This record gives sequence, C-alpha cells and structure tokens, in this order.
Amino acid sequence: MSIVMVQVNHEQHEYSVGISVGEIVKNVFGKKSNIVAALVDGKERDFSYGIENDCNIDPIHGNSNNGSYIIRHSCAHLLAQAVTELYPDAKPTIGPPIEHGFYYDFFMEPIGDDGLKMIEKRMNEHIRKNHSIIREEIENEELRRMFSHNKFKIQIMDEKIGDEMESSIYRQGDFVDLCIGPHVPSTSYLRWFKLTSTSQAYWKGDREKESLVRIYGMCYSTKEELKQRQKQIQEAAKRDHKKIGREMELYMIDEMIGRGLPVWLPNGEIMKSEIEKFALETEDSYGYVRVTTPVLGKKELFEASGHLPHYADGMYPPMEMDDGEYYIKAMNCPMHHRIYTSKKRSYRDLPLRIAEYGTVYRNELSGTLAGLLRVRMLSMNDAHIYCTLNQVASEVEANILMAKEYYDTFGFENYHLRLSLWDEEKKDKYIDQPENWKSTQNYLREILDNLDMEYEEVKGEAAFYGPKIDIQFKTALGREESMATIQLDFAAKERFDLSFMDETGTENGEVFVIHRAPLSTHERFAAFLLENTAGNLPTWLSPIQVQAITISEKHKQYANEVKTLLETAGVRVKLDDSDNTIGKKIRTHRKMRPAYMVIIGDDEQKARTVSIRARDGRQKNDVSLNDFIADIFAEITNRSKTLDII
RNA sequence: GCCUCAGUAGCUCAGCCUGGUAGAGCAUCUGAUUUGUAAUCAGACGGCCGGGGGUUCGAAUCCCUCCUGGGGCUCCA
Repeated sequence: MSIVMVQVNHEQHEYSVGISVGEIVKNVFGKKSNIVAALVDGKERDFSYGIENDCNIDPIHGNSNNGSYIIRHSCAHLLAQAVTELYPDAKPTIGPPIEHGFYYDFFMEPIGDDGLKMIEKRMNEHIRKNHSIIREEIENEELRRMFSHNKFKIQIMDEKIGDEMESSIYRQGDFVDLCIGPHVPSTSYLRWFKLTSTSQAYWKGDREKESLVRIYGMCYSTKEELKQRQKQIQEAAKRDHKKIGREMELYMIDEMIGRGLPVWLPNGEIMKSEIEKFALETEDSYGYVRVTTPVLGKKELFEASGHLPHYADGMYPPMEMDDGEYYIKAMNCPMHHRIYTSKKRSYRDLPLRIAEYGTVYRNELSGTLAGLLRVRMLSMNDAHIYCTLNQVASEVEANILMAKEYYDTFGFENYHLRLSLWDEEKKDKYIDQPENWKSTQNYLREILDNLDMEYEEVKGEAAFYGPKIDIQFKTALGREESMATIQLDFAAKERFDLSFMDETGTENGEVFVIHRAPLSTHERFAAFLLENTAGNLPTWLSPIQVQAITISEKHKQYANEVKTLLETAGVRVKLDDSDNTIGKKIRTHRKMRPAYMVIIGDDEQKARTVSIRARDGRQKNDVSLNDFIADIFAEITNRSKTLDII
C-alpha cells in the first residue's frame, strides 16, 4: 500500500493514499474541532477530497473569514433546497455568501413573512436529518442536461464554464446545485442560521432583466457568534439616528413638505451650525475662500459640465422659463468653474480653493430614501481646488490631513481609505478618455503610496469625471459608507476652458480640479455622528449644554441668575423651575441629552455654588459658580471630545 | 420605480386572527403638593383607527387601491 506524507500544523503524518481530508482532520484535531474544510497546498478543499500525493494541509475553522464564507455558501444551498421543495416552480439562480450571511436569488412568485418562516422551518428539518453534502464532477453535456429546466444556470455555465470543460455539482438529499465549492461536509454544520428578509433583485442587477426574489439570511459556525450578531443588530437599533433625532428634536421629515427633504429643527440647526463653524475655521486656516452660488442654473451650464450626458438620472427634470431651460443643481462644481473663469488667473493665484456651504438637490429614487442617510436635499461642506498637476499631490495630502483632523476632533477612529477607480467596461458611466483615466489613477495611487497609509482599490466607484480617494466608515451595523471624498477631475479644464498665465507668460490650460467634501453632507454626517455617539454629543455640539433644575420654588431666583450668567458666557442653557420633583425632572430632561444638568437647592443658593450631574451620571457637588462657568467655557472652546469638567 | 413588512391620541403600544362602533402608559392642561439626583397624587383634554373605494344590517378589524414609513434592490457557480 502506498503512503503519502502529509504535513499538518507543522507536523508530518503518514497516511495511505486516497485518504480524505475529513479523515485527516478528524485524526489530527478530533471530532469537535469546528473545522469545516481545509487548504490543501493552498487550495480550498472539501472534507471528501482524496489525498493522492504528499502535501500540506491547513485547516479552515468555521469562525475564520474563509470558514464562515464556506458555511454561509453551504447555507445558501440549504435555503435553495428548502425553497425548491416548497415552491417546485422556483428556479434558483445565484446564491453567494456575504458579510454576516448569505443570500440566494430565485426566479419565483414573491413570498411574504409566512413563506420565510416556512422555509426556515424546512431548512431546520434538513439540518436535523444531517444530509451529507456530496461533490460530483460532471462532464459538460450531462451537466447541461441536468439543468436544462433552469435557463439561469445554463447562462451561468455559458459564461463561466463554456462548452468544453466539465464542472462540479453538490448534492444534499434530493437537491442538486451547480457549484464549484467547497462546502461543509453535511447539513448539521449549518445549525446557527436565521433567515432575515426578502427583497427583490434583478437578474444580473439589470432592471431590464427578470425580477428575482432575493432571500437573505445570516449564518455562523457557533451559537455565540449568531447571538452576538443579533445583539449587535439590537444595539444598532438603539443608536438609530431616526429615533435619536426625534427624541432630541433635531430634524423632521414632513409628508406635506416632501419625502427625502429633511427639515432642521432648532436643536438640529445648532448642531449643524456648530459643525459648519468648525469647518469654516479649519478651512480658513487651510487657505480657502468662500462663495455662494444659486440653486438653479441654465441647461447650457450642466451640458458643459457633463452632468446632463452622464448624471441626468440624478437631477430633477428641467424647468421651462421664458429665457430657456433651467435645472436645480446636483453639484456646485460647474458654478465654481464659472467663478474661476470669470477673470484671468495667474500662476500666482494657484492653488485657488473655492469653498461653499450650500444645498444641492439630487433625484434619488423614492424607495431608497432613509432618514438622514439618503435624502434629496444635501447640505454640503463643498470646495473645489484649482491647481497645476505639480500641486495636486500636496493638495490631496493636505485634504487627507484635514479630514484626519476633523475625525480626531469628533473622535472617529473606525475608517480607512479607498482608491475608487473607473470601470472601462461601463462607457456611458464615465468620460471616455482612457489615457487620462490611467494617468490620474496612477497619480493618486502614487500619492497614497508615498503617504504610507493603508488603502484598498475598488473598480467602478469613480466619479464620472475622474478617480477619487474616499474615506470609508463602518456603521454600527457593520456596513460601509463613504464619509469623505477627494476627487481628481481631469475633464473640467477642457469643458470649461480653465487656464492660467504661467511664469513664462504663456496661457497654460493644464488646470486640475480637486473636488472634496471631508465632512460628507450634513445629513449623512449627522446620522453617523448620532449613531456613533448614541446622541451623547460632546459639549460643544450639544444643542442644550446645561439643563438647570431647581429643587423647590424657593430657588427660582438664584437659578435664573445662574442661567443668565451661563448665557452671558455663551453657554446654551435651559432652566426647569417647574414644581415637579427633582427625580422627575432629571428623568424628563435625559431624553434631550444635555451635556450637564446642574441642581440648584438650598445649599447651592447659600454658597453660590451648583451641583453638577454629567450625562453619564457622574456627579460633583458644591462647585463654585465661577469655576463651573470657567470650566465649561473652556471645554466648549477647546471642542473637547469628552465631558471632563467633573 | 420594484419587492417586502408596517401605519390606531403628540410619543410608545393593546385591540384586528374570530366584524358589534376605541383602550393603556407617557406627554399636554388644571388643581393639590415644595420636593436633594432615573416617574408625587387627582382630574381634564386629546382619535375620520393614514386617505379613498368595496363587502356587510354593521368595518380599526375582511377585500381593493392610493399615500407615508421601515428593510431590501452593492457582494455573481
């Protein structure tokens, strides 16, 4: 009998030829190892894979990245098994693993919640039966015969396999799916799953093609991971900016005003203008100038900018006026370009940094609107930098630095850089100048490399006029969102005839434009800030910085004096001198999340002090009024991240 | 826009399955109370049960439709 030498965990083992990966894993790691598959000489293999030669085996654990994807992929198959049994006409299409779970798209009639429950029940039955998941290699013709009733699978074969090659299927019970694998050995590995939702998707993501039913689920290798994820979802719900926004009276969305059109209420306006003030100061120090441009502009403007050919879907339909067609702006850049060309520019003017705090309007599909996260009116901390190619690197660097300064002040840490590239396949989405795309992309890549910062590259995420560097954040639910963007525009110079007089006295047309918005839009930024802080804003951002509370009506006069003194120092303060009990007042005002409550009673009145209660419950009594005012004033002007005057 | 779930008092929700004509707590207002760190007591006010249509003797409840909100429509054997 022949022998193979297999290295597992840096140890050599001898086995007879043909032994399966599963047997080796059981032999080395025991039965309860939470191992779901293995890397055999670097390739992912099922437990059933037979070892014919000497090799290296690395186990894949169910809670590792690869392992959880294998489990989720298998769970998607299990879902398809249940669905095809319960709905015999349903045609499975694709079912990949995703972060936290999986989905599977079926060509079938839509199902509701009851259907989802039924499917989940059926999946659990199959888990209890513990079907083996068996891989089979099938030659092409046979494969096509097996799936002849499912045109989607046939199309997948056409695209991925062709006519020649054979491929693999996976079988569990009576269910068979076309799949390259690998998968877990049997259905009992899939115990910790939960179906979460259904939605509609299009075949190949194309609206013109068949509408499919997408079923989402989550799946983990252990009960603990599943529970933890469910807890995370619960926690995120508590931090929902829509709930916090309502409690703190920050903004509202009114049916009659319109969907996706948030209205900033007095408290929200305070927060928003504090952010603006901060940005204004920061940009001043970085050499920006400020302008205001109109909300409307003529059709010719947006044709020149390329918005109408490339971005018409995102804009509102034109308005017919007596002197032509006008559009509501979706971006500020074309107007800023016209400011640039309004006079002859010298090389001494560059870089010219034009900033604007204004609103732009984008026509998002009604179904995508969500609280402040996706809106139709966006308040932007927008700016455009006009510079030469030589200046691009330092301007981009300065912007990354500026963004870091902002996030530092707000206490955000969970972000990374993304280099967003064009997709040469999608000609209508991007300006068709391949040479410019390639050179500017390389240019940005070089800048990032020189900065020595980690980044990922993603294709198809560029703006229509150029590549960009995005700063990506993770939400409480673990989803990624763009916060900041720094875009390099190589198209504007031609479209708007941008030029300057250079050192040699010749007209130079090589003007690059950097579009940048480090604080996203106010709407998205506020949503993120509220989620991140659970509404517990630092003092300088708190709409109510101090909530004063009297103990009895005897203290009204002194309390009013405290209030006036705080107001004089520029502190936002409210006083509750109603005849409710103090416990009641504290409970009531907590909802508004003031940074501090100050309690005013006999002792305080006598000694001209206050008792301070921070939002987190920490407390300090008998603080002299003057000290308190000085301390909170400092905390506000320093834009302190934490409440630390106690 | 499409799929799905939901909409009852300012807020949070019960009632709906099985049709008989609307409820609670909080908030608000009025009294009483004058309080020392997460709900003092009592009373009052408050609803076209999202809009419209249908079925029925009778609809918050069943059916249709529209509106609004949540989730999804990026992850490709």
